[in-house]
Amino acid sequence: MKKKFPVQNIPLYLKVKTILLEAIQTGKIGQNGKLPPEKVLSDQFKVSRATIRSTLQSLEKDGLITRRHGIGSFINNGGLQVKMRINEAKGFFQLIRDSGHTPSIDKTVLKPVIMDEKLCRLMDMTQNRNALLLERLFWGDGKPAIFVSEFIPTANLIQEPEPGEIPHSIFEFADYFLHDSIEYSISEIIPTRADAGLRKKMLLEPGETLLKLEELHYSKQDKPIVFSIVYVRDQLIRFRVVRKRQQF
Amino acid sequence: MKKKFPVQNIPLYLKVKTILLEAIQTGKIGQNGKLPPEKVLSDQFKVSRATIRSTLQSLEKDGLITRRHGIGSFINNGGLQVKMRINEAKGFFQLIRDSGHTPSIDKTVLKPVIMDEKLCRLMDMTQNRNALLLERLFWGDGKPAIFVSEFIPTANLIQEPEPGEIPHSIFEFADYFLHDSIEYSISEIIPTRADAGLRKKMLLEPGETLLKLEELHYSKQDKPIVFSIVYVRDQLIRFRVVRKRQQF
DNA sequence: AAGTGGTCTAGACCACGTT
DNA sequence: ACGTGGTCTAGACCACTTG
Repeated sequence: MKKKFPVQNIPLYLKVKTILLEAIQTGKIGQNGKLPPEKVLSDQFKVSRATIRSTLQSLEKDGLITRRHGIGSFINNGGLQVKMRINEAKGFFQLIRDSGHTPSIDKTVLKPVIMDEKLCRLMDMTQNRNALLLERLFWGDGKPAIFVSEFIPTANLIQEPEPGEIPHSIFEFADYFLHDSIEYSISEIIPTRADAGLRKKMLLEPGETLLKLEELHYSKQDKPIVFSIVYVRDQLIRFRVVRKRQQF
Repeated sequence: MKKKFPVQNIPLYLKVKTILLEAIQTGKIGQNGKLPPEKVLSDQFKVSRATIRSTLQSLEKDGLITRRHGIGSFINNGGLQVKMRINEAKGFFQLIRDSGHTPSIDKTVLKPVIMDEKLCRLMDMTQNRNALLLERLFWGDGKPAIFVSEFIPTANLIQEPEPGEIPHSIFEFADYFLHDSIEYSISEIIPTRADAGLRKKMLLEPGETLLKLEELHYSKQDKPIVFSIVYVRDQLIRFRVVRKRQQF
């Protein structure tokens, strides 16, 4: 029999995470900046140590705590929180918000184009060279921050979007308007200077340098489905990367 | 007496990761883009399912595979082709080799300096402002590729290195000459143009853009121990990053 | 030596997507 | 109904740091 009111099934380690986080924030646990040992926590929450470790792992991934072998788990009270992890694929709207600015979008252009040969090879689209070009300027606190050109082969479209209904992020765009959603992206990181056209669009000083990202977005079926060229003003949006030493 | 170079004890799930990755890359496993079920893999490698799951989790974090509940684990071919992953902390010598060039080092300068106030705050070194400055130019195939300045507080040194015995990578340098080794680094990624001095050192064209990395290297004790400023010619060394979509 | 987090196992059951 | 990955347990032992 089908349940009439399906309950949302949240894993135990995430329930524990919510409660533990609440306890940390209200100072009920770890006032001294140190969390109790895993064994104590697992007893308190009446879960196995493996489960509490999943919880702590999740908190660590969020940058909220740091665990140290042989010492303990520690709360990261703000401090050096790296918010702009470059390996997390977020929409630019969210990116600007995370970097402490108020985002808005301007100068949206949506028009059909023919992909050039290089782009066709890159996207494995030798038959049909038609594409939509979506250009947008993202602002942060009234300053131009990011200019994006997205090339979307028309063969991948379910339907043509109306200019008024374009989502802020290309990931949501793919969810709504493409046959497949975006699973992962590969970005090349290139330092560059703006040409005259871009300088005018982004109101740049002459000689100002920009970060250029050339991004290829892949579907779940591992096919390239969207190509983006992104210009980022690093004065507003500063990318950081946490690099872990390779083990071998 | 404390061992400076204890034997590396690599966890089982990472050993399995290395073997599995090799098998994927040579096409011995998952030619159709799909990996065998976890149960099959755990039998093949003679490890528990929990261990093979740790392996797969690690591969997924690297953007090399995608796992889907109820369906299976899939290979990200795009991610496999990325050799210059910016989130892996490698020495520059290896970096140049990985990008297909033959590395060499030139113009090594090693001299004592006084850290300025900003750098002292960054490195938590208010008492002793003495440091070593290590400057080096890395070449790729006879072309200047990377120019690095490393600031090493003398308080962190076990002994002064001789100019002839400086390792290629700052990570090895820390292993040999510092009290603590480097555990992870945080890099800011900045597009820039060379000033006159740098242009001369790296034989740059006027107006050429560079990628500048400002890197703070942390010890296992989570203390900043080395600061680096790195200029990369992106014509020779192109960084790429695999970005996985955030779940929410 | 004691305390802490890291790894590993064997087994059980659940949730998701396909057939 | 079946096969897949996701969660959870209980217990064991190992590795790292500090007294």
